[in-house]
Amino acid sequence: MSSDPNPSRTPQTPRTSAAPATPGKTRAPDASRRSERSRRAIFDAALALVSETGYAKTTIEGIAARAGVGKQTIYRWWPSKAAVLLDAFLDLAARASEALGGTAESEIPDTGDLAADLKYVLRATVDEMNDPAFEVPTRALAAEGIVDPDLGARFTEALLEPQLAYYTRRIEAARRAGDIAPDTDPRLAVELLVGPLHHRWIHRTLPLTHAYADALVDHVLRGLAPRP
Amino acid sequence: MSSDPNPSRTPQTPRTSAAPATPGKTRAPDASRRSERSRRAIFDAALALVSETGYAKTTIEGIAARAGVGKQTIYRWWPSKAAVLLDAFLDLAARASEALGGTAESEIPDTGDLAADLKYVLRATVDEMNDPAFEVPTRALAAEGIVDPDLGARFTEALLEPQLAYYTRRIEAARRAGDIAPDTDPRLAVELLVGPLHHRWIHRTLPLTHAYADALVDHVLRGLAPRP
Amino acid sequence: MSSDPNPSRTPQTPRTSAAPATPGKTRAPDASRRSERSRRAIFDAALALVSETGYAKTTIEGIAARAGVGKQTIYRWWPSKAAVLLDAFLDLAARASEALGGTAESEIPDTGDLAADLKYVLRATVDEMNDPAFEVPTRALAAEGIVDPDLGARFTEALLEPQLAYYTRRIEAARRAGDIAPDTDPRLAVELLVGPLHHRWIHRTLPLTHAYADALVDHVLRGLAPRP
Amino acid sequence: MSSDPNPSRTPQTPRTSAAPATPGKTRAPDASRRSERSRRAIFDAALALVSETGYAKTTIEGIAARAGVGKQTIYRWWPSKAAVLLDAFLDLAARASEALGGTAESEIPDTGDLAADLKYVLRATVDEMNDPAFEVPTRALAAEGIVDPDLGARFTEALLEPQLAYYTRRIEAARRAGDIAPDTDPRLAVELLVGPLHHRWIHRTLPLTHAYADALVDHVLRGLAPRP
DNA sequence: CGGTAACCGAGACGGTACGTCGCGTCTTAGC
DNA sequence: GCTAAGACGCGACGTACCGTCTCGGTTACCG
Repeated sequence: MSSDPNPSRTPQTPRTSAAPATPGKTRAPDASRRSERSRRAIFDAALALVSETGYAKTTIEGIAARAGVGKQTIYRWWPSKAAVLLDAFLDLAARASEALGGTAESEIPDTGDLAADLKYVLRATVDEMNDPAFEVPTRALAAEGIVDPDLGARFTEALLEPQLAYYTRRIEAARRAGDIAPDTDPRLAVELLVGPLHHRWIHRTLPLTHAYADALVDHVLRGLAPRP
Repeated sequence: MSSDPNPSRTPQTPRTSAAPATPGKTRAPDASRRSERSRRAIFDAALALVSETGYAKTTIEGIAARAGVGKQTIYRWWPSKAAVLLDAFLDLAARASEALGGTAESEIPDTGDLAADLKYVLRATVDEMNDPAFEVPTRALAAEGIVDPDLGARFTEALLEPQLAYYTRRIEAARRAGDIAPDTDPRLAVELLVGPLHHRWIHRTLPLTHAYADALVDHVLRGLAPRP
Repeated sequence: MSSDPNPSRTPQTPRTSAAPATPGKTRAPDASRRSERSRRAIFDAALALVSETGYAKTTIEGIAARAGVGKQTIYRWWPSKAAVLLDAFLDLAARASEALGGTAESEIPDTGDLAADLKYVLRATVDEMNDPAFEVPTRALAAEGIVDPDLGARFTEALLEPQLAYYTRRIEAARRAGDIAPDTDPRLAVELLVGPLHHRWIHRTLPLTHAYADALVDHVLRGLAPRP
Repeated sequence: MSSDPNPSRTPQTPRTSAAPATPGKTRAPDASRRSERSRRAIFDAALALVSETGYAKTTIEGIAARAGVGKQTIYRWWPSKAAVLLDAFLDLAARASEALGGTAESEIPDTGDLAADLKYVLRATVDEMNDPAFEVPTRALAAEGIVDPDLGARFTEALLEPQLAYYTRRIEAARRAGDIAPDTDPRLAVELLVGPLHHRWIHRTLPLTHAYADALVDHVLRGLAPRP
């Protein structure tokens, strides 16, 4: 992913995806003429405004003004405020991981000690959930995704599922290594780990701590242990 | 609570709860003079509009018009659209449970078979989550609660925690009966059951089925089983 | 007028004037039970608010709050904000003239020198028109009277005509004394004096000065002079 | 002025007149992009509503709806309902005079007979004052101008003074022709003619007739006659 | 190499809803 | 039965943004 030279992940044509010349409503804009400068400015403005004033108070007009961009330039390329923010966030994440390291990105380590490996990433996830810089936009996107199925699908597909896939691969490896019962459903196992964490984060019921992450791993692994 | 026939009676004073004379912005209205008729009409209108047109398209103006009520009557008693809907939903739930049965309300049954009991309620929860009548407003409230901490706290306190408490009590009973390991943390156990379910519901990753509920219970209980 | 012991000039029954028991809409209130205390407080509050914040920003709710009076107490006795202010102003004028002197009140003096007498009162009128304490409410009432014929009639009848009558009587006396042409129309003469003054005051075209008052008298009297 | 075919062309910038970059509240809109279509529709709607339902019952919201225009389009270009009506009325007058005749517009005729000329225009003024089509908006503007100095100044400047100027010029001509005393103050003379007329109109004391106009001219001219 | 067809900044436009203010009516307690 | 108090249905206020629509200007391709 970090090897992808194209920074414009998905050109996000507002209307269709396949048809090259839509005879429909408003014809698709010419992505090759798109101003990269504006695109970046919009992302920066969107992220800044969301973290400064919150998602609800962030407006497309505000983003346009802050980015020094015409409103139409936003409406031309994105269908909604949430879509702008999602792309901005994706761009942020892409740049962050690109800055971090070359290839492995954020694959879960496999030291052979499954519990330790899971605790390591779950603790990192906890830290991220407690980091305000990530929290505000993530909450906003999650909230919007709950209500707007389309956006939710994009959110899930672009952010959530890739992350879950790391867990799935590590669980698979553990199963092959015999660390957990061979009839384990990896997907369910992943959800057992991630679900409770998200539950606490979303509903703010109890504080998210490293200790909680550890306890979670312990309990889940006990249930997955291979039976004699 | 099950003895209180109307848990949402609290008149929901917009400002403070304790201070009798708020020196703040606009002093609190006189709750004793409140029109019960308007309150009910507002709840009905809010729920109807949300389920008909969705939360985002529901407006306070629309609720007022539908309820045959002045806008100010809504703004006098609630601080936001979400707060109206929360109270409306609480009122609905209260009336529903009141209509059902006096005492037991929705305590989890204790047949002695922990797995069966849990599967029973988890299946019911799955059904509820798939019921559009409940889904739309619940999603809306959850989404709003994610972004608005105050509302989220009210949501959690009034809807989520009471529900979790049922699980907690059943788990406690199971622990006393020796069905699960004595050092089990009941709270964590509950979250292991509920977290994955919510995760699927919120992110719409995979369908919510009875089979999933059963598998969840099996996996979790295996981890909680008393060790020899 | 100052000999009238009844301070409540006109009880201002909101509906009818003659019928003692109107079977119509809202029956007339019992004026004998009326609270003099509230009436005074309302007048004071109305005048204070108008001179402080202007007529347009003065509201019935504001008057009621300032007077420590229920809104209904105002609506029971007056049909409109303008009517309240008119009565308040009349009351103020009555009290003022009562305080000043016993009988003659403000009859135009008759020293035998018509020009001097007229200049004296016209100068006094100019001073009054330039006095902010009188200007604001008078302007407000005049403005409202322009648009609202009923109120305008009351304004004219209660404030304007009595004042014009003083001029008329002095002009009549002058005619009988042979100071002006015997075929003079006194009413027109009065309007020739007062009209230009009001014109300047209302439209703020040019400043109102004593010199202007003098010049006005001179020009008008030249036209009224008895022809040889 | 009579050569300017459209005296109310000024785009009526809501804020300042000279400063090109107002540092004030909301910066001035771009007048060059203004929609002439909307401007006309607003004028038509405003005049129609005022004459149909009266000034007090005319609302900006109503004007906007009737004109098929967003409220903001009104608020962008005018500071108040009265300002809209003033411009509408000015526009109406401009179009009316434009329709009538090119050059002479409404200059007072000079037949050599001063009395006849003045009676002619004063009778015309009386007719206009009795014409409901002109009366309602004019009363409304006059009333508003009494209370609001800014609007009053605009009203005076744009409607009143130009009209008075016609009189002034005719009086000046008469003075040069020796028809009136050479030391006559033309301004005062004009006010002697117009003041009483306005007085009756504004306060509705006595009916406005041609006979009254004639009598007025006769009396005033008697005072202005050149002395032997 | 001159058209011309897009994007772009800017922002006016027709709208919808906001949250507030005040209207005039009605209800409730208190005297 | 008047009074203080104020909740109520209602209508308008003036503001904030929405998403669409021109309007020059500035590129960048194309004949």
